[in-house]
Amino acid sequence: MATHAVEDYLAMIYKVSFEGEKPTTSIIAENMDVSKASVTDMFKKMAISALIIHKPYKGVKLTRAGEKVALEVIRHHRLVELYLKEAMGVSWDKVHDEADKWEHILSEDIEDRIVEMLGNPTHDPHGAPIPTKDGHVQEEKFTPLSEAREGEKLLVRLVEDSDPEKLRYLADKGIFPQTVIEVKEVQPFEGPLTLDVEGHSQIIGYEVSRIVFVSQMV
Amino acid sequence: MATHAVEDYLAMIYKVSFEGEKPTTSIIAENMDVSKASVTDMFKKMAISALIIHKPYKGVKLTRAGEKVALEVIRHHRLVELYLKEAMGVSWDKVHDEADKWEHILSEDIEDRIVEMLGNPTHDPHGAPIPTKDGHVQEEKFTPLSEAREGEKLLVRLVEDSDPEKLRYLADKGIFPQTVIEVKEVQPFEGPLTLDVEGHSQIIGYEVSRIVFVSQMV
DNA sequence: TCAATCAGTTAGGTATGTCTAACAAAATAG
DNA sequence: CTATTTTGTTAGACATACCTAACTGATTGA
Repeated sequence: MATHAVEDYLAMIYKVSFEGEKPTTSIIAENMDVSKASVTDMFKKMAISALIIHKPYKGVKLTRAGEKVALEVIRHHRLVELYLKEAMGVSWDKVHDEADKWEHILSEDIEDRIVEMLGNPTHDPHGAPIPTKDGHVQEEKFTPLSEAREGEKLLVRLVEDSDPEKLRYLADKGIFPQTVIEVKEVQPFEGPLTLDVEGHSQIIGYEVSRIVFVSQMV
Repeated sequence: MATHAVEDYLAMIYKVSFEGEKPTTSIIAENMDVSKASVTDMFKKMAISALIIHKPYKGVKLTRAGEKVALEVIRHHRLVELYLKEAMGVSWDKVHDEADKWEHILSEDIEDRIVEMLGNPTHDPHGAPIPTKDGHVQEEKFTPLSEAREGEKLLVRLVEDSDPEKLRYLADKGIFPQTVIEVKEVQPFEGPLTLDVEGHSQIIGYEVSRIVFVSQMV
C-alpha cells in the first residue's frame, strides 16, 4: 500500500503530465511545495516500488501500477468534491482543500455509497472528469478562455480548482461549468474580457480567464 | 496542534479514566496495541506539551488542555459515527472503524454541517453521549446487562462499539440503545441470559451481555 | 522484610518524510 | 565548444512514531 505522501506525488505526476508539462524533479518540487532534495528521495523510493520510471533530466513516467494508484486518488478526490458540494452544501471554492484530506482515508465501502448517492457521476464541481473504478478517464483538452476571440459563443467546460479566491470571484460572475458565455470584447496586451453571461454583461481580467476552459458552441 | 497519534493517546487516556481504570503505561500500551516503550516516549512528549501530568506507577492525568483535545476527538468520532449511520446508511458495526479515520481530518466547517444535518444530536449510534463543542459531557454510568437479575425490566442505554462481530450479533437479536428488554432467566456461573426483546424470546451469552449497559425501567 | 514479580524507563535502532548546503552533471548560450 | 546557468543528487540532519533488549525501580506476598 502506498503511503499518503506517495499517493500525493503520484497524483501530482499524473496531473502535471496531463497538462503537457514534463514531471521533472524541479517541477514536482515546486508544485508540491517541497525541496528538490525531497523529490529526489521520493522518486528513488517510488522507482524501487515500480510506481514510476525515472530518467534524470528527462522527467518521470508513471508505470501502469503508478497510474492506477494516481487515478484512484484522483477519483477519490473528485468524488469527494462532488459529494461535499451536493450532499453537504459546501461551496465550490472550499471543496478542494477538504477533498485533499478525505481522498486518503476513503474506504471502498464509503466510495461505493457516495457513487450511488450521486447517481454515478461523471464530473466533479469544476468540470473535471471522475476516473472510473477500473482506472480509466477520458480527459478532454479544452481551450483557455484567455485565448477566446470576440464574437465567440462558448460553453464553459472546466475551471481549475486550486485557487479558492478565483473560484469565489467566478461564482460571483455566474461562471461555472456548463455556463454559456458570449465574448463581447477582448482587450489587447493581456487585457480584460467583456462577456455576456446569461444575459448579464461581465468584465473579467486576463489572469482569471486563464483558469477557465471552454469549448466552441456548435 | 496535536498530531494524530497524540490525539489518539489523549482520547484513549480519557476513555480508560472514564471507565474507572488507571491510565498507566502498561494499560495504555495494551489498549493502543503498541509497546510500553512507545507509551513512555509519548507520555514524556505529552507531559512537555502540558497535555498530561505523569506520575510513574500512579498513571497519568489529563490537564484541562489535554482533556479539551480528547473531548474534541471523541466528539468528532461520535458525530461521524452517527453521520455515517444516518446519512450514509453504514451499519452500526462498521461505523467505529471508519470514524477512527475521519475523526482526525474533520474540519470545523464540516463538523458544523454534520451537527446541523443531524439536528444537534446528543448520542452516537451506540448510545454514547456526544461531547459539546465547548468540551463538556455528562457521561452516565450504567449497569452491565451481565449483572442483571431475573424479572428485571430494563432499558438498553449503551453498547460498547469496538467489536463489530458482537454488534452484528446484538443487532440480530434486536438489541440497540433504547430497546426495552425483560430478563426472563439468568443461568449461574456466567451462563446465558434469556430475555424478552420486544415480544421475542432471545438467549444471549454472558460474554456478550458484558458490553450491553442498561438502566432500570421506572 | 526481602526476594520475586511486575511496571516502567533507557539505550539504541528503524522507517518515513522532510530540510539545507555542497556538489555534480546536463543543457544552453555566446 | 566551452563557460555559465540550470537541474539534479548526495551528505548529513531533524522530527515523529514506532520497535526490541536490557535494565531499574516499585509493589507485594510469603
